[in-house]
Amino acid sequence: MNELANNILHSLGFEPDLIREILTIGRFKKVRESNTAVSPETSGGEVPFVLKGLLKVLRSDPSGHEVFLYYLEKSEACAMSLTCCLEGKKPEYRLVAEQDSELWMIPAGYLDSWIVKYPSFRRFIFLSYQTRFDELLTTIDSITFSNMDDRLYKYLLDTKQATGSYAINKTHEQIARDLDTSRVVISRLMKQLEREGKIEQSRNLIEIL
DNA sequence: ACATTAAGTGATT
DNA sequence: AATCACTTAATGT
Repeated sequence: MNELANNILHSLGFEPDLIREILTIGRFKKVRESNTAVSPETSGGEVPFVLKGLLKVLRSDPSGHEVFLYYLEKSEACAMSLTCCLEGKKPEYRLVAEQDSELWMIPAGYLDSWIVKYPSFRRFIFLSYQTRFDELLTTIDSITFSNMDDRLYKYLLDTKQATGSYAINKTHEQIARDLDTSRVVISRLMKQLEREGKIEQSRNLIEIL
């Protein structure tokens, strides 16, 4: 049995019976930094729950374009997979590890019964949606109104929030991929943010001020 | 010293 | 905002 999973599930206030079920039914999965945990190609059917580390959720469209949606932190479950998996659809997102991470993969088939049986689980699921909803809305806004400068700054702030650090170790190239734009565009906007005194940057490093 | 990778910039669409 | 072409700067071998 997984000690770490056990501790986290307890800290969420889950019922002992529920914890026992989750632990016996789920499986452990380790993901190294920059590797993909879930992609549209994977069979799906499992909801990832983060035990350790930090991952990012990217929306994938059929033509292979990907857009960053939000970060997934410790003791969070992926809201995207909840919607996908409940209807037995293939995942339409990609889950990539930002840092070495550990996951507990839960077969989607059990969620229905747990939501009915366990109030704490029901609350957890609703909360997962709730915490993502506003964030997702602002993300959608910034994408549809295509203000790349706002989008970039939001991305930087999200990253600061998720990592708990003002220093971001990313190249313009990597950021461009997350926002589905070109490196040149990011470089220009970064220069602008620097001139506005919002950030400072050197090679492979961005500091939020 | 040389090659490679990251970032800056003007011009064009 | 995207692309091209080129420059400059930082890093690795």
